[in-house]
Amino acid sequence: MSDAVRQLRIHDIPVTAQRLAVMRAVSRQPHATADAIAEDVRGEIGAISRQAVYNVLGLLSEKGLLRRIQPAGSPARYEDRTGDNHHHLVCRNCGKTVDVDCAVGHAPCLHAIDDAGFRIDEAEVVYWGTCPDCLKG
Amino acid sequence: MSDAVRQLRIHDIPVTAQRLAVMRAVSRQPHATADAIAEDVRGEIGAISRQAVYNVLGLLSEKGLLRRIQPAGSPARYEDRTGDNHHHLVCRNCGKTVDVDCAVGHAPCLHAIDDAGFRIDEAEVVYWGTCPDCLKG
DNA sequence: TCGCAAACTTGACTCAGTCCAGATTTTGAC
DNA sequence: GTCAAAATCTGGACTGAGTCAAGTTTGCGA
Repeated sequence: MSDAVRQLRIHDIPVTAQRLAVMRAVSRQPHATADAIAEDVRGEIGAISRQAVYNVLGLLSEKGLLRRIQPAGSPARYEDRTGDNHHHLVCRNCGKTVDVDCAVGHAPCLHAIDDAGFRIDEAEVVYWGTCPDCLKG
Repeated sequence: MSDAVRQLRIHDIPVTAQRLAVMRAVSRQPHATADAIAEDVRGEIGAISRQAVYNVLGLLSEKGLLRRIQPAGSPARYEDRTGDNHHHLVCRNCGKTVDVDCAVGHAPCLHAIDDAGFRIDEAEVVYWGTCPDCLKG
Protein backbone atom coordinates (compact mmCIF):
# COMPACT_ATOMS: atom_id res chain seq x y z
CA MET A 1 0.00 0.00 0.00
CA SER A 2 1.23 3.49 -0.76
CA ASP A 3 2.11 5.90 2.02
CA ALA A 4 -0.66 8.23 0.92
CA VAL A 5 -3.20 5.50 1.39
CA ARG A 6 -1.65 4.22 4.57
CA GLN A 7 -2.19 7.53 6.34
CA LEU A 8 -5.77 7.90 5.24
CA ARG A 9 -8.45 7.67 7.88
CA ILE A 10 -12.20 7.56 7.50
CA HIS A 11 -14.44 7.91 10.49
CA ASP A 12 -11.40 7.54 12.67
CA ILE A 13 -10.40 4.15 11.33
CA PRO A 14 -7.22 3.67 9.33
CA VAL A 15 -7.83 2.61 5.75
CA THR A 16 -6.23 -0.62 4.65
CA ALA A 17 -6.31 -2.36 1.29
CA GLN A 18 -8.61 -5.03 2.67
CA ARG A 19 -11.03 -2.49 4.08
CA LEU A 20 -11.11 -0.55 0.85
CA ALA A 21 -11.72 -3.73 -1.08
CA VAL A 22 -14.52 -4.77 1.25
CA MET A 23 -16.18 -1.36 0.93
CA ARG A 24 -15.94 -1.57 -2.85
CA ALA A 25 -17.33 -5.10 -2.86
CA VAL A 26 -20.33 -4.00 -0.82
CA SER A 27 -20.92 -1.07 -3.18
CA ARG A 28 -20.70 -3.33 -6.17
CA GLN A 29 -23.21 -5.81 -4.85
CA PRO A 30 -25.47 -4.35 -2.19
CA HIS A 31 -27.24 -6.89 0.05
CA ALA A 32 -24.49 -9.44 -0.46
CA THR A 33 -23.70 -11.97 2.25
CA ALA A 34 -20.35 -12.09 4.03
CA ASP A 35 -19.38 -15.06 1.92
CA ALA A 36 -20.24 -13.37 -1.35
CA ILE A 37 -18.29 -10.30 -0.24
CA ALA A 38 -15.29 -12.44 0.62
CA GLU A 39 -15.40 -13.98 -2.86
CA ASP A 40 -15.63 -10.57 -4.47
CA VAL A 41 -12.73 -9.23 -2.42
CA ARG A 42 -10.61 -12.25 -3.38
CA GLY A 43 -11.27 -11.41 -7.00
CA GLU A 44 -9.92 -7.94 -6.38
CA ILE A 45 -6.96 -8.35 -4.04
CA GLY A 46 -6.22 -12.07 -4.27
CA ALA A 47 -6.87 -13.41 -0.80
CA ILE A 48 -8.57 -12.60 2.44
CA SER A 49 -9.50 -14.77 5.37
CA ARG A 50 -13.07 -15.30 6.42
CA GLN A 51 -12.26 -13.84 9.80
CA ALA A 52 -10.86 -10.67 8.28
CA VAL A 53 -14.06 -10.19 6.28
CA TYR A 54 -16.15 -10.52 9.41
CA ASN A 55 -13.83 -8.18 11.28
CA VAL A 56 -14.01 -5.52 8.59
CA LEU A 57 -17.77 -5.84 8.11
CA GLY A 58 -18.30 -5.64 11.86
CA LEU A 59 -16.01 -2.66 12.22
CA LEU A 60 -17.50 -0.74 9.31
CA SER A 61 -21.04 -1.48 10.47
CA GLU A 62 -20.21 -0.30 13.94
CA LYS A 63 -18.76 2.92 12.55
CA GLY A 64 -21.85 3.51 10.45
CA LEU A 65 -20.13 3.12 7.09
CA LEU A 66 -22.11 -0.01 6.34
CA ARG A 67 -25.48 -1.23 7.41
CA ARG A 68 -26.08 -4.85 8.33
CA ILE A 69 -29.45 -6.32 7.56
CA GLN A 70 -30.37 -9.76 8.70
CA PRO A 71 -33.64 -11.07 7.34
CA ALA A 72 -35.15 -14.13 8.98
CA GLY A 73 -33.79 -17.39 7.67
CA SER A 74 -30.99 -15.77 5.72
CA PRO A 75 -27.40 -14.94 6.60
CA ALA A 76 -26.56 -11.31 7.33
CA ARG A 77 -26.33 -8.97 4.37
CA TYR A 78 -24.55 -5.66 4.03
CA GLU A 79 -25.18 -2.45 2.16
CA ASP A 80 -23.47 0.90 1.94
CA ARG A 81 -26.63 2.96 1.78
CA THR A 82 -26.73 4.26 5.32
CA GLY A 83 -28.27 7.20 7.10
CA ASP A 84 -31.53 7.28 5.25
CA ASN A 85 -34.72 5.58 6.27
CA HIS A 86 -35.18 3.06 3.51
CA HIS A 87 -36.57 -0.41 3.98
CA HIS A 88 -36.27 -3.79 2.32
CA LEU A 89 -38.31 -6.14 0.23
CA VAL A 90 -37.20 -9.73 0.65
CA CYS A 91 -38.21 -12.70 -1.47
CA ARG A 92 -39.21 -15.65 0.70
CA ASN A 93 -38.23 -17.99 -2.07
CA CYS A 94 -34.79 -16.92 -3.29
CA GLY A 95 -33.74 -14.39 -0.65
CA LYS A 96 -33.38 -11.58 -3.19
CA THR A 97 -33.39 -8.24 -1.40
CA VAL A 98 -34.22 -4.84 -2.85
CA ASP A 99 -34.41 -1.37 -1.37
CA VAL A 100 -37.68 0.43 -1.03
CA ASP A 101 -38.19 3.93 0.25
CA CYS A 102 -40.03 4.56 3.45
CA ALA A 103 -43.74 3.97 3.11
CA VAL A 104 -44.78 7.03 5.04
CA GLY A 105 -42.56 9.70 3.57
CA HIS A 106 -39.98 10.56 6.18
CA ALA A 107 -39.23 8.41 9.20
CA PRO A 108 -42.72 7.69 10.43
CA CYS A 109 -42.15 4.11 11.34
CA LEU A 110 -39.15 5.20 13.34
CA HIS A 111 -41.18 6.04 16.41
CA ALA A 112 -43.19 3.44 18.27
CA ILE A 113 -46.26 4.73 20.06
CA ASP A 114 -45.20 3.02 23.24
CA ASP A 115 -41.50 2.45 23.81
CA ALA A 116 -42.02 0.30 26.95
CA GLY A 117 -39.09 2.06 28.56
CA PHE A 118 -36.68 1.02 25.82
CA ARG A 119 -34.17 3.44 24.36
CA ILE A 120 -34.84 2.89 20.66
CA ASP A 121 -32.03 3.60 18.21
CA GLU A 122 -33.25 2.01 15.02
CA ALA A 123 -36.37 0.81 13.28
CA GLU A 124 -36.16 -1.91 10.73
CA VAL A 125 -38.93 -2.60 8.24
CA VAL A 126 -38.95 -5.71 6.10
CA TYR A 127 -41.59 -6.51 3.53
CA TRP A 128 -41.90 -10.21 2.86
CA GLY A 129 -43.15 -11.59 -0.40
CA THR A 130 -42.25 -13.22 -3.67
CA CYS A 131 -40.05 -11.54 -6.25
CA PRO A 132 -41.06 -11.16 -9.90
CA ASP A 133 -38.67 -13.89 -11.04
CA CYS A 134 -40.00 -16.43 -8.54
CA LEU A 135 -43.57 -15.45 -9.41
CA LYS A 136 -42.85 -16.35 -13.03
CA GLY A 137 -40.99 -19.59 -12.36
CA MET B 1 -54.94 -39.10 24.75
CA SER B 2 -58.70 -39.28 25.01
CA ASP B 3 -60.82 -40.03 21.97
CA ALA B 4 -62.47 -36.66 22.23
CA VAL B 5 -59.13 -34.93 21.96
CA ARG B 6 -57.84 -37.28 19.33
CA GLN B 7 -60.54 -36.37 16.88
CA LEU B 8 -60.18 -32.64 17.36
CA ARG B 9 -58.93 -30.57 14.46
CA ILE B 10 -57.95 -26.96 14.37
CA HIS B 11 -57.30 -25.23 11.08
CA ASP B 12 -57.45 -28.60 9.40
CA ILE B 13 -54.64 -30.12 11.42
CA PRO B 14 -55.27 -32.93 13.87
CA VAL B 15 -54.55 -32.02 17.46
CA THR B 16 -52.01 -34.16 19.28
CA ALA B 17 -50.78 -33.94 22.84
CA GLN B 18 -47.47 -32.52 21.66
CA ARG B 19 -49.11 -29.89 19.53
CA LEU B 20 -51.39 -28.82 22.33
CA ALA B 21 -48.46 -28.64 24.71
CA VAL B 22 -46.44 -26.56 22.25
CA MET B 23 -49.34 -24.15 21.77
CA ARG B 24 -49.71 -23.80 25.51
CA ALA B 25 -45.99 -23.26 25.98
CA VAL B 26 -46.00 -20.47 23.40
CA SER B 27 -48.99 -18.84 25.11
CA ARG B 28 -47.29 -19.07 28.47
CA GLN B 29 -44.11 -17.46 27.28
CA PRO B 30 -44.53 -15.40 24.14
CA HIS B 31 -41.34 -14.66 22.19
CA ALA B 32 -39.67 -17.81 23.49
CA THR B 33 -37.07 -19.60 21.39
CA ALA B 34 -37.56 -23.14 20.11
CA ASP B 35 -35.25 -24.38 22.84
CA ALA B 36 -37.14 -22.62 25.61
CA ILE B 37 -40.40 -23.96 24.23
CA ALA B 38 -39.00 -27.50 24.17
CA GLU B 39 -38.00 -27.17 27.83
CA ASP B 40 -41.44 -25.88 28.75
CA VAL B 41 -43.16 -28.69 26.88
CA ARG B 42 -40.94 -31.25 28.61
CA GLY B 43 -42.09 -29.85 31.93
CA GLU B 44 -45.66 -30.44 30.87
CA ILE B 45 -45.68 -33.76 29.04
CA GLY B 46 -42.36 -35.29 30.01
CA ALA B 47 -40.41 -35.56 26.77
CA ILE B 48 -40.28 -34.26 23.23
CA SER B 49 -37.56 -34.40 20.62
CA ARG B 50 -35.97 -31.29 19.26
CA GLN B 51 -37.12 -32.22 15.80
CA ALA B 52 -40.73 -32.59 16.91
CA VAL B 53 -40.62 -29.09 18.38
CA TYR B 54 -39.34 -27.68 15.11
CA ASN B 55 -41.93 -29.67 13.18
CA VAL B 56 -44.81 -28.45 15.31
CA LEU B 57 -43.63 -24.84 15.37
CA GLY B 58 -43.16 -24.92 11.60
CA LEU B 59 -46.54 -26.47 11.00
CA LEU B 60 -48.41 -24.13 13.32
CA SER B 61 -46.64 -21.09 11.86
CA GLU B 62 -47.51 -22.22 8.38
CA LYS B 63 -51.14 -22.64 9.36
CA GLY B 64 -51.22 -19.19 10.88
CA LEU B 65 -51.73 -20.35 14.46
CA LEU B 66 -48.35 -19.04 15.49
CA ARG B 67 -46.14 -16.28 14.22
CA ARG B 68 -42.42 -16.70 13.89
CA ILE B 69 -40.24 -13.67 14.46
CA GLN B 70 -36.56 -13.81 13.83
CA PRO B 71 -34.63 -10.75 14.95
CA ALA B 72 -31.09 -10.34 13.69
CA GLY B 73 -28.50 -12.17 15.72
CA SER B 74 -31.06 -14.09 17.72
CA PRO B 75 -32.66 -17.47 17.22
CA ALA B 76 -36.24 -17.56 15.96
CA ARG B 77 -38.95 -16.72 18.48
CA TYR B 78 -42.63 -17.61 18.42
CA GLU B 79 -45.81 -15.96 19.60
CA ASP B 80 -49.49 -16.80 19.44
CA ARG B 81 -50.67 -13.27 18.81
CA THR B 82 -51.39 -13.45 15.10
CA GLY B 83 -53.59 -11.62 12.67
CA ASP B 84 -53.08 -8.14 14.03
CA ASN B 85 -50.49 -5.68 12.91
CA HIS B 86 -48.34 -5.34 15.97
CA HIS B 87 -44.59 -4.90 15.94
CA HIS B 88 -41.67 -5.71 18.18
CA LEU B 89 -39.19 -3.95 20.37
CA VAL B 90 -35.97 -5.92 20.72
CA CYS B 91 -33.16 -5.29 23.17
CA ARG B 92 -29.79 -5.41 21.45
CA ASN B 93 -28.18 -6.40 24.69
CA CYS B 94 -30.24 -9.24 26.14
CA GLY B 95 -32.60 -10.09 23.29
CA LYS B 96 -35.71 -9.34 25.32
CA THR B 97 -38.66 -8.84 22.98
CA VAL B 98 -41.90 -7.00 23.69
CA ASP B 99 -44.96 -6.27 21.62
CA VAL B 100 -45.79 -2.78 20.53
CA ASP B 101 -48.84 -1.70 18.60
CA CYS B 102 -48.54 -0.34 15.13
CA ALA B 103 -47.05 3.14 15.04
CA VAL B 104 -49.46 4.56 12.53
CA GLY B 105 -52.80 3.27 13.77
CA HIS B 106 -53.88 0.52 11.46
CA ALA B 107 -51.62 -1.24 8.99
CA PRO B 108 -49.88 1.74 7.44
CA CYS B 109 -46.49 0.18 7.22
CA LEU B 110 -48.03 -2.77 5.47
CA HIS B 111 -47.87 -1.17 2.05
CA ALA B 112 -44.62 -0.19 0.44
CA ILE B 113 -44.83 2.73 -1.95
CA ASP B 114 -43.03 0.75 -4.60
CA ASP B 115 -43.34 -2.99 -4.55
CA ALA B 116 -40.75 -3.56 -7.31
CA GLY B 117 -42.98 -6.23 -8.80
CA PHE B 118 -42.99 -8.31 -5.61
CA ARG B 119 -46.16 -9.88 -4.28
CA ILE B 120 -45.94 -8.72 -0.67
CA ASP B 121 -47.67 -10.81 1.97
CA GLU B 122 -46.28 -9.45 5.20
CA ALA B 123 -44.55 -6.44 6.68
CA GLU B 124 -42.35 -6.83 9.67
CA VAL B 125 -41.30 -3.92 11.83
CA VAL B 126 -38.62 -4.26 14.47
CA TYR B 127 -37.52 -1.46 16.76
CA TRP B 128 -33.99 -1.94 18.04
CA GLY B 129 -32.79 -0.48 21.28
CA THR B 130 -31.91 -1.15 24.87
CA CYS B 131 -34.42 -2.43 27.38
CA PRO B 132 -35.02 -0.73 30.75
CA ASP B 133 -33.18 -3.46 32.65
CA CYS B 134 -30.08 -3.22 30.49
CA LEU B 135 -30.21 0.58 30.68
CA LYS B 136 -30.01 0.33 34.46
CA GLY B 137 -27.27 -2.32 34.56
C1' DT C 1 -56.88 -57.00 12.88
C1' DC C 2 -54.19 -55.60 9.12
C1' DG C 3 -51.98 -52.14 6.49
C1' DC C 4 -50.98 -47.57 5.60
C1' DA C 5 -50.02 -42.88 6.56
C1' DA C 6 -49.05 -39.55 9.80
C1' DA C 7 -46.39 -38.46 13.72
C1' DC C 8 -42.32 -38.92 16.21
C1' DT C 9 -37.31 -40.09 17.41
C1' DT C 10 -32.52 -40.29 16.68
C1' DG C 11 -28.36 -38.98 14.94
C1' DA C 12 -25.63 -37.05 11.42
C1' DC C 13 -24.98 -33.05 8.97
C1' DT C 14 -24.87 -28.01 7.24
C1' DC C 15 -24.27 -23.30 7.58
C1' DA C 16 -23.21 -18.88 9.59
C1' DG C 17 -20.70 -17.03 12.74
C1' DT C 18 -17.32 -16.71 16.84
C1' DC C 19 -13.18 -17.75 19.53
C1' DC C 20 -8.48 -18.33 20.04
C1' DA C 21 -3.52 -18.60 19.51
C1' DG C 22 0.05 -17.48 16.87
C1' DA C 23 2.14 -14.86 12.88
C1' DT C 24 2.63 -10.65 10.42
C1' DT C 25 2.28 -5.83 9.61
C1' DT C 26 1.92 -1.12 10.99
C1' DT C 27 2.77 2.70 14.01
C1' DG C 28 5.17 5.57 16.93
C1' DA C 29 9.09 6.66 19.85
C1' DC C 30 13.77 7.03 20.14
C1' DG D 1 16.98 3.44 10.79
C1' DT D 2 15.61 0.36 14.57
C1' DC D 3 12.90 -1.58 17.91
C1' DA D 4 8.89 -2.50 20.79
C1' DA D 5 4.01 -2.22 21.22
C1' DA D 6 -0.30 -2.27 19.13
C1' DA D 7 -3.20 -3.43 15.49
C1' DT D 8 -4.39 -6.58 12.11
C1' DC D 9 -4.61 -10.95 9.83
C1' DT D 10 -4.62 -16.12 9.36
C1' DG D 11 -6.12 -20.81 10.02
C1' DG D 12 -8.34 -23.97 12.57
C1' DA D 13 -11.33 -25.50 16.11
C1' DC D 14 -15.61 -24.74 17.99
C1' DT D 15 -20.70 -23.34 18.85
C1' DG D 16 -25.56 -22.86 18.15
C1' DA D 17 -29.54 -23.04 15.35
C1' DG D 18 -31.62 -25.48 12.25
C1' DT D 19 -32.34 -29.25 8.53
C1' DC D 20 -32.17 -33.89 6.51
C1' DA D 21 -32.87 -38.61 6.23
C1' DA D 22 -33.95 -43.02 7.80
C1' DG D 23 -36.08 -45.85 10.92
C1' DT D 24 -39.80 -46.66 14.52
C1' DT D 25 -44.20 -46.02 16.68
C1' DT D 26 -49.01 -44.83 16.75
C1' DG D 27 -53.59 -44.88 15.52
C1' DC D 28 -57.22 -44.63 11.99
C1' DG D 29 -59.94 -46.75 8.32
C1' DA D 30 -61.10 -50.72 5.67
